[in-house]
Amino acid sequence: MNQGAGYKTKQRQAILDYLMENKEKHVTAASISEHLALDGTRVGTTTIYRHLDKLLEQGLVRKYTVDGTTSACFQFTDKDEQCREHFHLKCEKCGKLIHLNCSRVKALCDHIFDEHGFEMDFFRTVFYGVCGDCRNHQTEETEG
Amino acid sequence: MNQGAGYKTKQRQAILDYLMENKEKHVTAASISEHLALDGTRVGTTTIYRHLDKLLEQGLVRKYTVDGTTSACFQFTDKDEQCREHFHLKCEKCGKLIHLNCSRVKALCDHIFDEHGFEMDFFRTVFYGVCGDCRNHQTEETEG
DNA sequence: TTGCGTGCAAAGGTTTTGCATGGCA
DNA sequence: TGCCATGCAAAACCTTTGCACGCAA
Repeated sequence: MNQGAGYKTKQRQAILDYLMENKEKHVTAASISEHLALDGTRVGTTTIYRHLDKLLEQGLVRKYTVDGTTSACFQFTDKDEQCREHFHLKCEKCGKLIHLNCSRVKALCDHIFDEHGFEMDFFRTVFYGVCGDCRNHQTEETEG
Repeated sequence: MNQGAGYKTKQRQAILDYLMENKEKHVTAASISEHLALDGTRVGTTTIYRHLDKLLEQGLVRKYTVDGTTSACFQFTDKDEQCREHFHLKCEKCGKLIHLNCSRVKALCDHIFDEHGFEMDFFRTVFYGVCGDCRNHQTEETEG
């Protein structure tokens, strides 16, 4: 019952492993490639994209674009587990992307849905701002 | 008081006019180029991107990415309206931009600042999702 | 053996950069 | 006149496609 998942190759397994190890955040084709290379499993970009496409069709990963980035983001979706609610904070200074798990966020989503009729896509929504590190550095620079 | 808006050129004006005529929806660099050409004002792609960048910095337009499309979307924002004090919800179905005044959202921002050290940028942050109207239409279509 | 999987090379599309020219103030 | 604006050409990216070879079943 592997529903057209295809052959079992080491490339496919490596990609899948990486996605599953990073369920809590999103990754890009480039970051997959990079990480796999470090692990000693070089996988061509083409292959990565092709597998991501298949996984998309099978509903095993989600694809979305994040504002401020140029490449598409992918994230494994465990069908068994309920989707994790987490937000992304993007620092406008250093570009860092923070994956924020916070129950307050879930509460806000519910509120916006109930009171404003808007169903939020919290996977895609990105909060822009300045992270703590950059605020500190900024202060130092201003003083120096 | 044009705060570094630069020279007044017909290209700049044409781009601005087009953006303002289409406040209620988003446009792409390509659609701007195309439309301006039809209006008899050919503007180079480079120039369009450069102006969009400037307008972004000045906070006169917002930039989005829309899933399923490859190019970035832009939308004019009136500065007169108090867009710095409220949040924006972008419907991924119809493209509608909703201006949301809600104390709960501000409370979340405070929380994120206090607990996570992240200072949010109200103006740039956009919540993606599906608006009530589109959810209703979706239901109708599903039913027949 | 069969046919999918793989990856190089190259194409396609969007956005950015270099540079010489053009035009506003 | 001085400096920014413009736009062509080309580069830089991300993603897809063509094609020959490799490998799982």
